[in-house]
Formats: sequence, C-alpha cells, structure tokens
Amino acid sequence: MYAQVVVDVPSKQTNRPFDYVVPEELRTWIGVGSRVGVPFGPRTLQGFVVALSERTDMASGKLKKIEQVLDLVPPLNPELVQLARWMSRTYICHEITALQAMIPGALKAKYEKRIELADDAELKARKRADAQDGGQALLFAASPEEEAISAFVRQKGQVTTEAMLARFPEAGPLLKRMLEQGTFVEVQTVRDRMNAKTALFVAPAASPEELTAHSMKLPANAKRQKELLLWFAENLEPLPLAELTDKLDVGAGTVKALADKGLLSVTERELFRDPYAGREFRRTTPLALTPEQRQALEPVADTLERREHGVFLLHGVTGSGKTEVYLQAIQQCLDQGREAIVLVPEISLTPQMVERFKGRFGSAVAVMHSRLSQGERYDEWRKIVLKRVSVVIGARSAVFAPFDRIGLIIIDEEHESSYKQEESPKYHARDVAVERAAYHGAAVVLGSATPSLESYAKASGRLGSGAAGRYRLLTMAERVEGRPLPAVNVVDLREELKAGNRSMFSRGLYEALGQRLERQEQSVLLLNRRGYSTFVMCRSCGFVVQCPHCDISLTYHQVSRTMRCHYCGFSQPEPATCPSCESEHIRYFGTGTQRVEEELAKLFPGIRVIRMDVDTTSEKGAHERLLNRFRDRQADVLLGTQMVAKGLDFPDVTLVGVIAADTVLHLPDFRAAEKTFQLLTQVAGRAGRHRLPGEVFIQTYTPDHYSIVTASAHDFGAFLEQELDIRRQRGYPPYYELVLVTLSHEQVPLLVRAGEAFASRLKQCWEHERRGRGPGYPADSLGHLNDARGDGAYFEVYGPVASPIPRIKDRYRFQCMIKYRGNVDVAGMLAETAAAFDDTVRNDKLTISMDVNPQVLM
DNA sequence: AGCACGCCGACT
DNA sequence: GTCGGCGTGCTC
Repeated sequence: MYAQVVVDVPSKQTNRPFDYVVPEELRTWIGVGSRVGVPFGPRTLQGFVVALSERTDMASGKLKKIEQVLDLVPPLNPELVQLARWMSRTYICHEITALQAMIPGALKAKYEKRIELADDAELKARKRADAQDGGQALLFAASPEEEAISAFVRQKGQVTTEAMLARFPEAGPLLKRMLEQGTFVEVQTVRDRMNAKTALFVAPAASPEELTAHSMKLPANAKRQKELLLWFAENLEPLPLAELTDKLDVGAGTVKALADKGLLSVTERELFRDPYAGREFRRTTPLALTPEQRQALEPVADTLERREHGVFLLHGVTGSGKTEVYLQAIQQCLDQGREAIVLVPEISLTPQMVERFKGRFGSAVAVMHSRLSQGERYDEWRKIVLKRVSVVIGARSAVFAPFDRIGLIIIDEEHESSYKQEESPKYHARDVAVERAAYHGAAVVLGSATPSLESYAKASGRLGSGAAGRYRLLTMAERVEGRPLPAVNVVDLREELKAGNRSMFSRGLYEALGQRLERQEQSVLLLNRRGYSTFVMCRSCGFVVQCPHCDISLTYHQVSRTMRCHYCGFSQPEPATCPSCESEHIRYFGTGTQRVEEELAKLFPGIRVIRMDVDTTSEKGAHERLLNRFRDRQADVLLGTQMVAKGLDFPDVTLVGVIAADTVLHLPDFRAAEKTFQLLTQVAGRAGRHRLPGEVFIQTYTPDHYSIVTASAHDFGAFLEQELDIRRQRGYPPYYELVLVTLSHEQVPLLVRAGEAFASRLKQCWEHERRGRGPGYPADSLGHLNDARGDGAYFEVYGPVASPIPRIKDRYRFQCMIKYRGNVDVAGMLAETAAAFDDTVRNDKLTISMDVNPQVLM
C-alpha cells in the first residue's frame, strides 16, 4: 500500500503530496488524516496522509517508507483533508499550512536531533576506505576524551547534543570531528510537544460471584485484600489507582497482589485535564419558547429533521433569547445522533456562556479557547477525536473540530471580525463552517443582533443571486418578556465644549453616573482605546513620538510610564523633553481607558472601577475574575474597550456610556460605519436586560452620522439601507469581493518595482481571460461599476500603493487591492501570478501575503 | 525550509 | 592555484 503525504515544509516547491510506502506493520494504524513521520531528503519530517492507494506512478524502487505513525487515532479525517485542499485554493496558502491550522498547537511537530553510535559495519567500511585513501588511520586512534564520549553514547543509546554538552562542556569541536569521521551519526526524530496524561486504573477482572468466592478463600490476615475484593464485587467501574487507595485505605501492594492473582486488572488510561473540573454546572432544562423563538427554531428544526444543508441568518435584537434557540436546536441535533459545533467570539467565550452549554449538555461538551493552557486545550481536543463529546463550543479554530457526523454549526455574533484569522491561512470561520456543513448535510445558524452586511445581503436576496447560496432569514424583533430596548441619548460633544465643559464626561453622562452610584446600580463605560492617551505631541515643534520600527505613533501607558507600540510591542520611557527640539511643552492627546479611570476617581471619590482591556486581562483567568467581581457587585463601574460590549448579561446594569463613539468611525476602513453601528448597538444592549430599565449615553462629535443616528434608534433596517447604498456606489462588499495583496521588504525601491511587476502580471492574466470570454466587460473601474454586461463578471487591480501603515517591524509594505465580482477565478489567477512572479523576481526576503475577503485593510 | 551542487572573486 | 560566496534545484 502507498500513501500520499503532505510534508511539514511550507514552500511552493513542496506544496504537493509525496508518495511513500506504507510498511505492512503500520497498515492498520494509517488512514487519510494520519499524522506520520517520513524521511524527506536528509531529514525526518512530520506530514499528513492525504490519500492511500494500492498503486503509485513512481518507480516503487525510489520510494521511501513511512517511518512512524504519530497518533493511534488519526487527528484528522478525510473530510478535513479535503477541506484543507479547499482552503489552500480559496485562501491561497500552502496545503500544509491549512492542515496545521486544524490541529492544536500541542501537536505541531517538534524535531529533535540525536546522536548515536554509527553502525559497526558502516564504521569499518569507512575506515577501510579512508585507509586506502591515504592512510588517515591515525585519526582513529581514539583519545581518552573520545573514549569517554563514546562510552557515554553507547550507554545511553541515543543522546541529544544538549545532553552531551551538559555532560562534556568542552566537547563541541571534538563531537563535530567525530561526526565527520563517522564514529557518530545524527538521527532526527519527530516528537509530540504534548503527551497525554495517563494514570493507572483498577478494574475487576472476574465476575462479582468469583470475587466474592475468592474473598472467602483468603487467609484471615489478608483483611485488606478481602475488603478490596468485596468492594469490586459491587463496583464494576474502573477507578484510578490513587483514588482507590485513598478511598479504601489500602496500599498499592494490596492491589498488585490481587492483580497478580488475576482478580483485578490494572491498566494505563488517558486522563483529561479538565479545565472545568470540580465546578458544578447547574443542570438547566429547555425553557418554554416565546412565539418568536418558536418561529425561528422551526425552519432550523425542519432542516435538521431532513438532514439537509441550509444556512440561516438569525437576526435577533439583543436580549431576544438567541441562545435558547441555539440550545434547543443542538438538543435536536444530538437526539439524531449527530454532532454540533458552536462558535463564539473569543472575548465573549465567558464562563457565563460556557455555563449555559455545560448546564444543558453536561460532560458532552468540550470547550476550546485561547485562555486554556496548551495541555488543557490538547485534552479538550482529544475528547473530540476520541468521540467522548458531541458538542464543541469554542473560538474560531473550533470550526475544525474533528467530528465526522456534524449536524449543526452555530456561529454566534456572526458579524464579529475575530472570525477572520489574520495570519495564514487567512480563513473566515463563517465560510469554512458553510463549506463543512455542505459536506455533512448540516445546518448552519448565523446569529447576531447586528448581522454583517455580507450575510444580510445573502439572506435578503439583495445581490440578485438565485436560490443557490442564499441564506434564510429568521427574525426576532422583541426582547424576551417584552422588556424595552434602552432609551439612547446622543450627546453632541461640540455643544458640551461650547458650554464650557472640557471634561471627557458630558453633563448628562456625569449626572447619570452620579444617579447610579446613589441608587447602587451598575454602569458600563466603553472606550475603544486602551492605554492612557493615543499620542504624544510637542506643542513647540509638532513632533509626534513614533515607533522606530513601525510608521505609527506610540501610545502612552500611565502605569509603566512608558510609550508603547501597539503593533510590534516596542516600548520606551516617556520623554521628559521633546526628542526633536528639546522643548518641555509636551502634551498628551486623545483619551485611553487608563485616563478615564483616573478621571472617574477624581470626579466621584470612592467610586469602585474595574478596568478591562488587554492590559488588565492578559493574565490567565483575569478576564473571568474581573467579570465575577463586577457581577458580585464589588464595583460600580465596568470600564473597558470593546470587550465589555459583547454578550455580558448583568441584571443591575442600568447605564451604558460610550465615551467617544467616533474613534472607529474615522479609520480608513470601508467597514468603519458598520463597525460603529455594531459596537453601539451591542454595548447599548448591555443595559436594562432584566427588571430595571436601561439608559444609554453616546458621546460623539458627529451626532448626525447615520451609523450613530440609526444605532440610537435601534433601527438596523435604516442603517442597512444607507450602508448598502454606499457600498454599491463605492464598489465594496457585499456587492464586490476584495482581495488584498501585501508585499513587504526591507527596501523601498525593490518593493516598488516588485509591486508594479505583480500588478501588471495580474492585469495581463485577466486581459487574457477577458479576451477569451469575448467583448462586454468594462475595462475601467468606478464609473463603470454597474455597467458590467455579459455574465456580469468584473475585475480590477488597484495599486500598488503604500499600505496604511507603511512600515511594521522595519519592513516596508505596499499593497494592491483587487476588486471583482461574478464568475472570476481570482484565487486561480493569483496563484498563477504568484508562481510566475516567484520565477522572475526571486528574492527570499520579499514576502507576498494575500488576504481574500480582508476584514481590515491594513 | 534545509541542503548539496556548482560556478566566479580575494586570499594563502 | 584554493576557500568560499550564494544562485539553483531537489526532496517521494
């Protein structure tokens, strides 16, 4: 049998399967999706089996053998292998990169070089050859040091270079010589980063009757053995040894004695590091659905029932009870014997959320998120591979859960940009989910109070596409129990300034905050910017302190009194005088969360504030701890960046304040208005979710902007109409698809030339394609956007131009934007262009990155 | 990605 | 005349 293996080398030339012989003894362990160690050139690499066959095109004499199988149960399955192929084409990445993204980091290959004594025969042969060569035999007269080292290696069998140098610190050069001479050979092995944790389990090895019978025959002094046997006569379940010795107060010796007699069995079993061990989850039962909820659930249930593929967009206002709909759909899916995946944005994967799922489905749930340790993550993932669970709830990468009977995939807060991975493979979990669901005949539910325009357009049929690829729209417009949406006050900060208020709090928000303190209710404050102030400028000469490695201004952090770069992490002490003109008139501009915290303390002495941003939540468990403190009413105000806007549900929160609604609005991003609308709607939804009514203050310098007006009126429809109009006019998604190609290099001139070359090649590629299709395609861009004839396909390359952040980590960046629509194989054209480009502009230091459907145009 | 093979400059 | 630069090509 032969296997096709994709090896762990992400390069253009190795981006294809290589053939290997499957040794007879490994056959039962190898399947499509197995992780294997294979010889590749001079070394051993990790690889994934992507196909098995009885035949090969290669002269079989040339084939090498698979050396080892890395897992007893293949970590991937044929469907995921196929999905990796799809991803590599769709997102233009190496196949191995897609495959690697599907397994937990713990299984990333770890290569280890070890030294062992050369085979005797081989060594003798080399000696003979050398002697004939000119009699260098003298070299082989081993010195005492050599003898010592050889003895060490012989004794250990194999040693790593590190272990060797730890024992013989001076032996570096000698070791090298001995390797050259052939006394030692280097071998490379693939190892896992992670080992499953195991423990010894004890179980009865005979029937209860036999155990009881034996216990009678035991000598009178074998009291402990007797006790143990009688216990196992009643308890048939295997038990960890440690727990047993603890519980029954018997020694391991007693167990062993009985095991030797064949009455008990002791086996090694995998233990799972359960991050939620020892936590009680209150069992919940399905709630009675509101008519709206029932109406939303019904079509999903129907699709599940028929085991058909279908995508639903569940548009439900904040507090409308989407989660209960998810839970009941999942229940039905499980009842069918199928599996479910629930995706949640990283920051809203809070204990509250986990609790709701664990509470309903108990131990059938695996949880995957980045705050788990590598070991915990690996164990949760093992539960999926070993079929111990049938529900996974997790962040983006959980979409790759290695299930093989998927019935339902839920994507909560589907508009969240964190579903897009910003590193290669730059996939969008929403698209991957739809692809997987199509394979499995599964349903997808995209849920949001503020759907992405892409999804909404697909659901409303606005793109004019046929039934194919169309999502079905489900709407829930009311909050459960008819609670009203909070009243929203938009505060014009310009008016505040005119009235002489230069504080960051408007009079309205200030008063409202004071009221909540009096009434002992809680408030949430949002400022979408961490740190203390955004930039530091000299008022004498206008100098702005910038990162020396990135073209971006540094942010001042009060606590550490440092200036930090939010892109590369560079930090330096705050300047006392202007680095440029040495003036002392340095001023801090803009407001960050730290600054607001300070201001609150000044205005409301004794106020208890919890600040939540990346700086205070980087520690493990910090996020949860802060939220618990807030829930337990140990604070009056929860102040934070966007992480306070999502999914939180605290009954006593009656006030939400947005310090500056414009921060996102003016970014050079075509989604700026959409993001602003979403953020405001989401954060407003945190108020008044329970008994007490809520109130919202939005502070802004642009109160008339449609995103702010519509968000304050809770009017998604109005926002949508306006935004879609603008997108159509400007040629942006959802009407047009984008691909962002970014080139980076240390030198600008080379980069400019490369960019031009890339763009013109790509244009040629399209010209060729276009001519093949005949006339009817507009050649120019914006003026002709709606004029596409023929099959309506359109394609245009913009740029190259310098990227919005022209330099990051000392590398300059240029980008080309590709806009297209209709039946254009852009991925194919890009792959072709990149290949041709590689052949002509060969330069290892030039990197080209492609972002299909980019979320951020940086 | 590594690593070997192969063809042109500054040194013993 | 050699050591070594990294351009080019290959890995089942």
